Amino acid sequence: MTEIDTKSAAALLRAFAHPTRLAILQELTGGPKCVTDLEDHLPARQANLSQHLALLRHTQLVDFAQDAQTRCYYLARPKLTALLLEVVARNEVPLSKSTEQIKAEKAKLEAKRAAMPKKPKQASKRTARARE
Amino acid sequence: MTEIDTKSAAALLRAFAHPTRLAILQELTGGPKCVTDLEDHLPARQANLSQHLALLRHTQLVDFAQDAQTRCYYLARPKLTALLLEVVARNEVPLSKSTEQIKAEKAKLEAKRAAMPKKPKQASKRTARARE
DNA sequence: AGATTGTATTCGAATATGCGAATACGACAA
DNA sequence: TTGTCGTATTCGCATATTCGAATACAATCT
Repeated sequence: MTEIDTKSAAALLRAFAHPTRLAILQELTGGPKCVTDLEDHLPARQANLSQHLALLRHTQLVDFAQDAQTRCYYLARPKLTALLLEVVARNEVPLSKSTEQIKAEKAKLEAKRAAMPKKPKQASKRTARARE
Repeated sequence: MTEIDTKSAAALLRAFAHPTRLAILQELTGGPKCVTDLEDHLPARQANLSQHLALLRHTQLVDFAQDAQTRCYYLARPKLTALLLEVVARNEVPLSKSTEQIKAEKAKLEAKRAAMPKKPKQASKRTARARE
C-alpha cells in the first residue's frame, strides 16, 4: 500500500545497481575510507572509483570529509545502505504457484473489492487508438 | 561483513531500478494481476509492459500462471520485493559528518586493526604502471 | 623548481537500455 | 472466416552508462 515515487526510487536503486558501487558501499559499511584505501581493496582503477564515488555523492548515498590531502568517504545513509545490502544478500529463493492457487487468490481479491466503487467498462485501448 | 556477490546482486538491483518495473512490482504486492489489469493502472503501453515483465521474469522477480487466455503475474520473491520497496519508501535523510568525527572513527578502526597482520608497503599503482 | 601523491574531471568510444511501431499468434466471437 | 482480444517478440533508433586514457590540480616531498 505504501505509495512511493517510482521515479526517484528508481533513481536511487540505479545508484546501487552496479557491482563496483555495491562493493564500495560494502567497504564503507566497515567505516570511513579514503579513495586510496578503496583502491587497494577493490579491482578498479582510481579514476573509475572517483567516477562512481561522484555518482554516489550525487545520490547522497555517500559524502566525504576532507582530511588534509585525502578525502574520507563515509555512508551518508547507513541504515538504508545496510538494509539494502542485507536484503540482496539474503537472496530469497523464487517460488512458483499453480494456476489454481492464483485463481483462488484473485477470487479472494475480487471479493474484497466488491465493496468498492465500480469503474465503467470502456473500449479497449487498442481499438480506441485504432479509431484515429 | 556479509560477503555478497556484487555482480549478481547488481543484476538483481538493476531489475528493480526502473520506474515502470517498480510500479509493476508494487501493483503485484497487492496480489496477482494479468497484463491488462496492469495496463489500466499504469501509464505504459502493453508492449512495453510485456517487455518489462519479460525482464522481471528472467530475473525471477515475477512469474505467471496461465488462466485461459490471460497470464496472471505474481511476485516470485514476495519478501525480497516487499522489503526492497519498503526500504526505498522509507528514504532515510542523508547525514553529514565533520572531519573530526571521521578522524575519530578512523582512529578507532586503526586501533582495532592493530592486532591484524601487516601488509608490506608497496609502490603506488600509478608509478608501477608508469614503469612499463 | 621538479617530481610525486591523492583525487577529480573530461572526452571518446563501446556497450547497454528503453521505447514505439510493427507484427506474430493462439483463443475465441460474430 | 474475419475480427478482436490478450499477450509476446522483433527491429531500429535514441539515449544513457561505463570505462580507459589523458589531463588537471593542489599539496607535499626532494
